[in-house]
Amino acid sequence: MKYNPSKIESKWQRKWSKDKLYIARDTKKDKENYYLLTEFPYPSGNLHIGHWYAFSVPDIFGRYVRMRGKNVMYPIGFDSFGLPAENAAIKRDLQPEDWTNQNIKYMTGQLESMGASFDWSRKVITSHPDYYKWTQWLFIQFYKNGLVRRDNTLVNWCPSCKTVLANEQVVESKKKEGVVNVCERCGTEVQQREMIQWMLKTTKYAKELTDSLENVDWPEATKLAQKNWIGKSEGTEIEFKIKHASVAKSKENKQIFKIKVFTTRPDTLFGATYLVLSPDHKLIQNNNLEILNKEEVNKYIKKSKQKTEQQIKESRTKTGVELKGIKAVNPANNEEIPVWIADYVVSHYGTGAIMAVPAHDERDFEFAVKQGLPIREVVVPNIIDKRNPPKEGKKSKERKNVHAIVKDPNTGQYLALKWTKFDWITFPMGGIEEGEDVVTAAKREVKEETGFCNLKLIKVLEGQARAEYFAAHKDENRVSFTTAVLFELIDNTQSDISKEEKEMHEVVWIDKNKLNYQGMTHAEIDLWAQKMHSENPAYTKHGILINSGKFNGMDSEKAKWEITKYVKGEKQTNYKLHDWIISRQRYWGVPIPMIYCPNCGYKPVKEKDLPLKLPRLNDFKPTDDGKSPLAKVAKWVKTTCPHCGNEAERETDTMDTFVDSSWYFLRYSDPQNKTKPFDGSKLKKWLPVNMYIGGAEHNTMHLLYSRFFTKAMHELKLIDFDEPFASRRNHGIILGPDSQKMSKSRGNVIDPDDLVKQFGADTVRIYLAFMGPYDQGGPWSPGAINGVYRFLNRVWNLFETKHKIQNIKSKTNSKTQSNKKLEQLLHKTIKKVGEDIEEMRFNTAVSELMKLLNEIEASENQLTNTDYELFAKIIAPFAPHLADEIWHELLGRKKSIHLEKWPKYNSNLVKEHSVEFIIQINGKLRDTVELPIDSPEETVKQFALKSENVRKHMGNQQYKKAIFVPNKLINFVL
RNA sequence: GCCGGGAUGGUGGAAUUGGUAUACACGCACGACUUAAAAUCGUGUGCCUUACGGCUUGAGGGUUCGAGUCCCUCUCCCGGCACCA
Repeated sequence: MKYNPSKIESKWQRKWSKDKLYIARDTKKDKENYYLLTEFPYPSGNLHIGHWYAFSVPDIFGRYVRMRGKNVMYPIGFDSFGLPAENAAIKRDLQPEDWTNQNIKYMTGQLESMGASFDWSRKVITSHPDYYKWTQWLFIQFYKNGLVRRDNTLVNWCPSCKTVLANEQVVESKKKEGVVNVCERCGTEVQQREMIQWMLKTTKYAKELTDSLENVDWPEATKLAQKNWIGKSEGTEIEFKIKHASVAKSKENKQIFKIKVFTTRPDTLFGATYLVLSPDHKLIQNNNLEILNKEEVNKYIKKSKQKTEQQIKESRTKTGVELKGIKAVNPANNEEIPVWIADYVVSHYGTGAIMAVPAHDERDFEFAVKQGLPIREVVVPNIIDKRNPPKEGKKSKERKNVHAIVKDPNTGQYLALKWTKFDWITFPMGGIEEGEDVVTAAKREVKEETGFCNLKLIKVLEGQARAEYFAAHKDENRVSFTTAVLFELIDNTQSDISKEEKEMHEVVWIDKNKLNYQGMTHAEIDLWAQKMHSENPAYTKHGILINSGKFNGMDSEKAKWEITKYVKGEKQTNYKLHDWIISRQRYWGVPIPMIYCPNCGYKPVKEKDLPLKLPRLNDFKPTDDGKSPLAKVAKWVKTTCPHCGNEAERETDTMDTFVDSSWYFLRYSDPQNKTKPFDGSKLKKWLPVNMYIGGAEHNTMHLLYSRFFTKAMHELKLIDFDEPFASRRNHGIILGPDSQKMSKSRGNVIDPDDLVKQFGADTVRIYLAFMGPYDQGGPWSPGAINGVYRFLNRVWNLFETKHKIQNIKSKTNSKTQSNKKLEQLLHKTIKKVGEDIEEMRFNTAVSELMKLLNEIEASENQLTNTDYELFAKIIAPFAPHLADEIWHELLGRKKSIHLEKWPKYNSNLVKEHSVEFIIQINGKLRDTVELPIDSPEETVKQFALKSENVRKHMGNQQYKKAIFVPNKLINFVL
């Protein structure tokens, strides 16, 4: 009999379903519950290969966990509200609801053909009223507890889709006019509109959302993405006094103004050379402030307000206007500095005002250069010279140094000195003498050390480097402050070099990429290399303070707090996170359950009236006026106020679909509950989710919103945990064979149904598991699936042959002798495959199974019956249909293999008794030798030196030393 | 621009803490079976070299007895963010 996947797969799928094999009961005797979750699909019409990747590979994991004795729940549902349904329905002249339900029906059949261990009894569909009733209920709970607000905001409006777009639905596109923001879906340029929108107060939990990331087992990259999105930044608020320039003349009646700025770098306060206010800073509107160029200022404010409409075209060139007639006083040194307004400072973050430190902030630097404002360096990188580290207890002397970087424009090479006594290559350098400026000093050093004297100054590199080292010839520690000067060689004219200089070093030219030559102070060279090529040399890292009064020499990290204290600043934490705008002016979503009463304002729909059903509409097309299609249905809009009973109107916006998916995983615990979103005791049995597997594209939005819902519900005492997903793993994306994203228009879509027909579901899922690291995804290679199909055929043939022989042999009553080596390999494989699955390394797990099969086939001997069963069991999570067929038909077992326990490996068999030692000479492999495990160095050395190849390579030489790594290698250094 | 992730044979990829680079699979070549093809099975397969041997993990440099793995610079690709001080 041949392996016939289509026959056995449908057979087993029916059987499993009939036996309710994967229905998760809330409790199972002696079994711990395990909640495995994958992101539920959008019912787009049909399953694509990406769905298979997202569901069938985690199913391997789920089946493994089940075999490890856990009571696994692996639920599935549909995230079925959303824009595509409307568009498709318009195109086909259907109702979004009907289109969606059709798709759900069709896709359910496809999902079943996967043979995954889904618990279909817990299915959740977000567009069904018995689900969205509770979405509305939760919204009302949030509203009653002050977590909902309604406010005017600037939103992205797509004139073609006629709705508000979330920021992530806006993408950049290169057009003739330059880079513009367009709608992700239709490519139309988005507009900025001011609209009143419903919002959830995500910002309330900014701190908790950041802090409790420490307690979850998530990929570091995902945690980081969450952190960046929330954007916590710790800094200081510092107050600057504002003085009128005219204050000296009339001391009377002049109010003292103050501006608070927020900064994360209070250590750079001495370098603040101006202040910048955002154009809508309230101080500017204060009439008591005498701004001399008020007209110019107002003009700028007006212009920058228009700019929001077309801010993209303006790109990021920094503009601004000085507020004439006033000055700010730097509290650190009482210096009077100018005050500017500029729209590179935004009003909704921090205090809407900043202190500008151009030497240490790239934006401030750019602005200062453009406006001709002073730049003062106050932090320098500190380098400890590793070749000559400063000695403890010696006093140190300060020196001012210069590095001359001379480029030959013809060759692109740089002038350097190769030192005779040391293994160094350096730039020409030296101390700056009394009364000399850096350029003169640099030129002098080049001339003295190399003779070249015709140099063109390119630029003095912004910023210095501080270095600490020990100067042996003077027996003192030195602290040098070095500036680098960049020159180009005009011609090769060279004057004579003194004898002493010639003895010390040789003049060489080196390539740009050889700048890191051994012996140079790497950190300094790196710094210069960076500055040479950077348009913006602001030094934004930490270092040692200079030009900062009594704080000179202090580490900048320490100085942050010291300077804050000194100017009586206050520690302050800010977040970038905004409140979540959930209003959508579209039809196919959850109606927001709010009623507007002219007397009482907005009131929530009474809970007993839920669900507030979405009516079926003949015309659900969006309109230009920014109103939801529901607004056109007078009958639906008209209602009575739940508070006073007078005539009132319903809210007509619907909710963002991310709201639906922010709590679906809770509903799975009790999906049919008619009186509550879920029963607390049932919820407790399953949540938080043990393992959540999904796409990296949800690193920020979906995961953050779900976490927000969890935090909020926790605070409202609806649930007793505050993080929804204990573990999270990401899967990659399957691309088309052309390495492009799969899409119908590109014609590179892989249809899983075809593959299943041709190879069977088991082959498809194993191939997906095998093709690469699960979190990486990658392009679909059309041919390679054959290999997996062959593998499963060979597995089938192996068991079938065995079955036949067994039948013959049982008559002759002979016993099969097991092969020790094979048995060892089997147990090693059991161990490795288990470990690999636990760490989602499905690709290597599959390759281990293949290796084992290769060995079994190559061996003369047979495995015992028990060993055959073990092999079948470890294949079961990967090829569930095939394994059950083998178990049942060829091994003669009655119950499903999926009720079996994952085998325990025999640790004696897994243990190694001998090791192949690597023999190296100068780090190169010359031979290997097999010796008992834990052989001592002497033994290994003895055997190694006997090797012919080793003797050949060693010749007559004696080795200088031997490096021995236990159970690994021996390396002879000649 | 900033923040992540990545680059290993013709292809997908493997390689505990730095310790035999290229496991496993695809493809290809040759052979067996066949009238023939497919399927299947067997053998070979990083590059250079007749060989001895040498070279090789995007490029260059460094640390080390030893680097795909650690450090620095650069290039390219993918994802995220967008003036958040």
